[in-house]
Amino acid sequence: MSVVMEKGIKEKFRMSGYTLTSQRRAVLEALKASKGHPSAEDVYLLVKKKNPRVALGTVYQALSVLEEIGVIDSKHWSESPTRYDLNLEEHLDIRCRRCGQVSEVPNVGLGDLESDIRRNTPYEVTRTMLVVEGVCPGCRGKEPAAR
Amino acid sequence: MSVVMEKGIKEKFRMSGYTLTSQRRAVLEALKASKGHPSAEDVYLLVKKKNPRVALGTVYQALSVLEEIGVIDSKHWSESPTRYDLNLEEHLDIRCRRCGQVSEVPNVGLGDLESDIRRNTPYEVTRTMLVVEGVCPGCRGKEPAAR
DNA sequence: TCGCAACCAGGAATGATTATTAGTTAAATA
DNA sequence: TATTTAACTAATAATCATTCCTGGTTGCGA
Ligand SMILES: [Mn+2]
Ligand SMILES: [Mn+2]
Ligand SMILES: [Zn+2]
Ligand SMILES: [Zn+2]
Repeated sequence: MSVVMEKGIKEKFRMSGYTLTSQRRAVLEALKASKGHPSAEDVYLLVKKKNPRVALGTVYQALSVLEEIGVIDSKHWSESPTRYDLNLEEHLDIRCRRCGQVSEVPNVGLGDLESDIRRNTPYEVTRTMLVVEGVCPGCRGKEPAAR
Repeated sequence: MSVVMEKGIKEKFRMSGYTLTSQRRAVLEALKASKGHPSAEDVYLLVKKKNPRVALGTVYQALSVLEEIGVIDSKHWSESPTRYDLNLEEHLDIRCRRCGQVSEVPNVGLGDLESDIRRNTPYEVTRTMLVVEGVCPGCRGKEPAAR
């Protein structure tokens, strides 16, 4: 299975002091395999296929370590569990309110927004993110359903 | 107590078919009294002062009716309960990651972002919102704490 | 090989929110 | 006005995502 783990990832583990355990590796593999924006539950289901003994809590813990050391990112829409992403580039993701699928929206940037904000609030701004929802082509016309 | 309820609000209730009950009125008053961006729990606490018999579930239900008929708005940040707002204008709110306080940021608009997004995704876009976090002036320098 | 610290499985706990249910009010009808 | 009917609400249980806790395991350096 498991393709060689990229150098950068090993490096990030080394720098952080965390160890690259088999569970953490499995979570990363699952993330790759899913080729999308899976939830912790999705990852858990995938990981369990290879190793039925992993616990959901372990997956959460692994995801949080991976995010902490900068190997993955997470995004959150209300009314949906947090989604995880291997794509570390700053980019926009849109979530289908019917089926929950998350897809990337290319060529959209925040432009001057960040600086506009900083100029208009006494807060020290630490995070600015665009949350976008819609209906995916596959769900158009269909009944409102789950997720 | 209770100042005369604005005409527009009564009208929205009339149009919707919902009745303006004392509980719903109390929730609205609490929202006014709080002069901020309270959570359902905050509203509940305020409402209970005047009428200790209201249930938290009733507050949630009242808030959802009020939002449905367009009398209030709600916004959501991850790691925090939903906040409610009497300000129906499109505007930006920033939340302090230390104390949870939410304040408005004037003079910031999405500009061409919406159309940029529509042009770059096959999804039918239904909602675009900016979620901004920071540290408020009061919390600057202090220890990271709660909420 | 021993000892320690990091890890992890399993399960309990938490926090926000929604669902259910049976009783209460209020409007509508006769 | 008495009766019917629908809307509303308190209390409480249930749900969902996520975190916390605990005792057992593992890897590794001394
Ligand atoms: Mn993405
Ligand atoms: Mn506001
Ligand atoms: Zn869809
Ligand atoms: Zn603050």
